[in-house]
Amino acid sequence: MNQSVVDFRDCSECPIRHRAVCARCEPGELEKLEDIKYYRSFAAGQTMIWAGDRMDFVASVVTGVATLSQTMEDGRTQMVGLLLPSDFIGRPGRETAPYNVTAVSDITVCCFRKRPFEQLLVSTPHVSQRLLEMSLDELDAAREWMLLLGRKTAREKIASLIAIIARRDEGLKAGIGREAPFVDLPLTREAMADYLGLTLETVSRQVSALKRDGVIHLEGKRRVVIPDMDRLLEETGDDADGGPLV
Amino acid sequence: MNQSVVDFRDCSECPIRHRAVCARCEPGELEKLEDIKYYRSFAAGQTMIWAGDRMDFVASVVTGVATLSQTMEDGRTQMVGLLLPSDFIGRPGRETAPYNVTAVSDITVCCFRKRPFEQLLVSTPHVSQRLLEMSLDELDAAREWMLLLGRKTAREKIASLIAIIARRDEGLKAGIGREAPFVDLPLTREAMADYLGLTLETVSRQVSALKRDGVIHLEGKRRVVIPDMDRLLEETGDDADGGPLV
DNA sequence: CTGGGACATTGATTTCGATCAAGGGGCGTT
DNA sequence: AACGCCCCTTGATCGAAATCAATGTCCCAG
Repeated sequence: MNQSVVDFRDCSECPIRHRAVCARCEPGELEKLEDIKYYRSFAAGQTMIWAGDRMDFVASVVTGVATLSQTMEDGRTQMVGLLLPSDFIGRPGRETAPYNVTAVSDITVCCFRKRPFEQLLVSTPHVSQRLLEMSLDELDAAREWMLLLGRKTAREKIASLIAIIARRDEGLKAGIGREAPFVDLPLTREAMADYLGLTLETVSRQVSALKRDGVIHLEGKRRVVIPDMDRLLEETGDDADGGPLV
Repeated sequence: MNQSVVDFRDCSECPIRHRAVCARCEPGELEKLEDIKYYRSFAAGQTMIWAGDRMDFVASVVTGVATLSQTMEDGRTQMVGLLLPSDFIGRPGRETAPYNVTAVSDITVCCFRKRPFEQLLVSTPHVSQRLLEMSLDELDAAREWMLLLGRKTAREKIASLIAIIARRDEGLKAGIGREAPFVDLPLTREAMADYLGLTLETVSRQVSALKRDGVIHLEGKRRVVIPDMDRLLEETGDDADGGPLV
């Protein structure tokens, strides 16, 4: 269950150095961040933050996957974000967490104490500029998801999810050499359902249907082989060219 | 059709001075903004910006209402944002518009040429800080909408929309004295449907149902009287206390 | 006042996904 | 090996919203 303890005392060694909120920082700025940072790890399945909790830190995902979700009193749940390495958690200027944050895999995050981080936002423009950029990207992603939730069919939703995860993976795997037409879904069927606004049964059925129709192929429950990416993209309902923006 | 021409040469006269992207600016900073701004007006129904268009400006809504929407090839449309006075249009660092922007009422916007505005973002922290804050608010609103689109029933969606518009109006009308338990919907039934991920028939039916059940009362097609706000809020499915975040 | 068009309501029917229900496969623990 | 647990799949049925269709209301132009 435990992953190897990580503690990149030196930010320049950090695997997310060039994508996270610190991406634009110069050495002097990194030093300031190093002063206020600390690492925390959570086991798969653990809830890291409950909606309504007081938040005295913000953080970057270093390794692992987490979800952001909202729940209604009667238990209906909607995931509102998927946090992959380099994604940012928390909001400067807010006291309490608006969403649940749940570790989907074992996860390590790099936390910054909130007050000092807020001061850095004012004093080091490279942090606030990068945070603005990341927030705008997330806003685009959220809006793309609104189209999916509001207007796509169950089949299109599943195809879109696979395509989006494939695209994000591609970014991380870039330059690995091997042509890798597969994705390992980081989510259970239930988590996929919560993300897509479906039930887990419908997710299961539509995954089976895409498999039956040859759009995807399964290796085990979680690995999705994509024999023809263009075919998959057609199934998403998105424009062939533009596609999703993020 | 034409509204009176507005041209607040002096930003300090501007009705959205304290809420827009310029809210935090000091007099010197405002002068810089004044140098690169110009006003444009659009008639109700007009599309201000098409998705894919080259954008050489960003803007603030001064008066009127606009929508942000995405359309799939087959015509399915999802609104992804409702722009009220003081809301920001456009994204620094992006060349082309990702969404359609459509004037719902007659509207006037305060445009800033993009390149100079981007430079201001770097040089005047009060602009970029405010923009970050506004972007994070929009992100919260988008995520709240994801819950609505993914998990709420048609009835809850309608109640939520009315409640949200009521809340926003309240902000603008604050201090008017008269207790005003009504809202004028700025949207047609079809636009409401596009926002809520429903069909216009379902919108119409659910509005009628809420009226039949005494949750709301109609004066004409567009004015909604809210005899009991708590009752309406119950119908939204949201937590009684926390409610929507924005 | 009359006709036309935009917007809205209501009814009948269909359909997609939810719900209810049963069972299968993999895996770690004892 | 056997049990239990979690995750997943598949089937049968139900129901909320979509779709198809007709009608109503308001407002403006002629």
